Amino acid sequence: MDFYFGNSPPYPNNYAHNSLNMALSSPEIALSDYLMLDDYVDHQDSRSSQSTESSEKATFNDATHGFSTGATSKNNNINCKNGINENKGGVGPRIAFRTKSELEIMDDGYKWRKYGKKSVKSSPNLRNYYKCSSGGCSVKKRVERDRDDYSYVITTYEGVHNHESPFTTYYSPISFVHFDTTFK
DNA sequence: CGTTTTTGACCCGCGC
DNA sequence: GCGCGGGTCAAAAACG
Repeated sequence: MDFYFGNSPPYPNNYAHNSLNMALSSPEIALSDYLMLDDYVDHQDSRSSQSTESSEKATFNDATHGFSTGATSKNNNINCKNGINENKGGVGPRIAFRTKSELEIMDDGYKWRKYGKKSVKSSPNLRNYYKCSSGGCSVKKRVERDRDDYSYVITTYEGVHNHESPFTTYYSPISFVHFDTTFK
């Protein structure tokens, strides 16, 4: 599990921090894993990103759940196909969390507006689509239950907020943890 | 009464 | 071109 304390996360985002915050503040939620979808390239220049999208490597740290790798890459369900919106301003990084939780709606500090719900082929579970409800911010997230283990919830974030979390923690209740919720 | 959810329709890329 | 899978729109309903 790679969470970063202090203010130098490896990636210019604060998802880990928020999720950690969430996990710490919700006793019934045990954070299990997170992954970085490494097909993301922060330069639009790489045209290859399109052709390699289907081969994105998305693996959980424990590597025990074939969430979307290898054999099933054809219907890789975390791969958002994207041609979608990346063009409009670039989506930014995608990162997925796998969280053991009974609740699928978790407060990560941002306000989200649900804009879609879909059943996906490879899973009996529904996938929910959310968009950040802050004006001008097009960060999206999608939430679905792990098809293998129903007690896990998979949350995928896409993009970078252009604003601070309304829930920004300037002072953490846990003194040694600094949540750096700003970036860029 | 403004905001969010619901839900089917619509759209788009891709493989055949 | 068509169908499928998956993502988004949008109108109406629900919510507070």
